[in-house]
Amino acid sequence: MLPSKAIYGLRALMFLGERYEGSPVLISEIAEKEEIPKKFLEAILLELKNKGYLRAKKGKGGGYWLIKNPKDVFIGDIIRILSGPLAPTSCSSKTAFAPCPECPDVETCKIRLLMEDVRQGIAEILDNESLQNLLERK
Amino acid sequence: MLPSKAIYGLRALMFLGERYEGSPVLISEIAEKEEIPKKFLEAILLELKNKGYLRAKKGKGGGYWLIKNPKDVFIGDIIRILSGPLAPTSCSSKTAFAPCPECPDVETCKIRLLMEDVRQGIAEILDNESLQNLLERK
DNA sequence: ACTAAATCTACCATATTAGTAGACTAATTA
DNA sequence: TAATTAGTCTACTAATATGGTAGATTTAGT
Repeated sequence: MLPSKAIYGLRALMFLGERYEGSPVLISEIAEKEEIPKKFLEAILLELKNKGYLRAKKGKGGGYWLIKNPKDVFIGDIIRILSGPLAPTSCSSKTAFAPCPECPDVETCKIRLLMEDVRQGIAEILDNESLQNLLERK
Repeated sequence: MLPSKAIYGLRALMFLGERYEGSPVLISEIAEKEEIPKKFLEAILLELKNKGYLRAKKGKGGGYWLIKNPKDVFIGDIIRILSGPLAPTSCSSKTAFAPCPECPDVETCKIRLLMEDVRQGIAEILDNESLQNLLERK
């Protein structure tokens, strides 16, 4: 299951995406409008800033804003940042491969082959969904 | 990430699948050959028995065996039993729908629409993969 | 200097995961 | 019927992840 952190992060990004190229938005405004615990949101936005998606300004008139075009922000990448690899097992991850501790032999593991199919299915959807696509869904 | 429990369970089922229609297999044999903690495996096999996939016999000559044809055992169902719904969020689950606590309004939530696509992608793979298919992979 | 707003450091409670220990029950066989 | 075998049940436990909170600090604008 996707953790709250990722869901909150996506909601916040959507909020900022709708104000793309507008003025800075307060954490507290996003927190209120999206019903996200403010302190938790702080940490999430900071992480997305450190990964290069947002910028922030302190003091009066400050706040957060999106610095990438919503067309160029992919949901798969956001979820990897906020929740880790998309793959269902570490042995089936492309971006963070590691042999699963549960399997005596990674090479011959058939579960891995199946999970690689699943990972590909997930990635195909999430890596092709831009923030813009998401905002335009209905 | 898929919990160890589900991975162990799948490995054990594969082991029993290869001996389909043979004599009962000891928990301790599966535990040794598949390198699964025995006590943990006990609980997993019991669960699969209670769901109708396995039968067990106590005493000498006892053990566990698969009672469904491997063609009729679907990995999606096994994972649902051992690890819960396949969907990435509760709001996108078909088998266990519940509104996510993170979203003010499920109806209009665009994240849900995306996650429903993901859930469908996952389910399409796992619900069409039988234990037999899995055993025949290479 | 004052105030607004992000940032940093350090916690904390709860739930989940991944087990373990040990008594108990049921079936077989000598 | 007694001993043995093997699954079942109840009750813990340790470690980790999740979902936060509190409060001091830094930076920027007026």
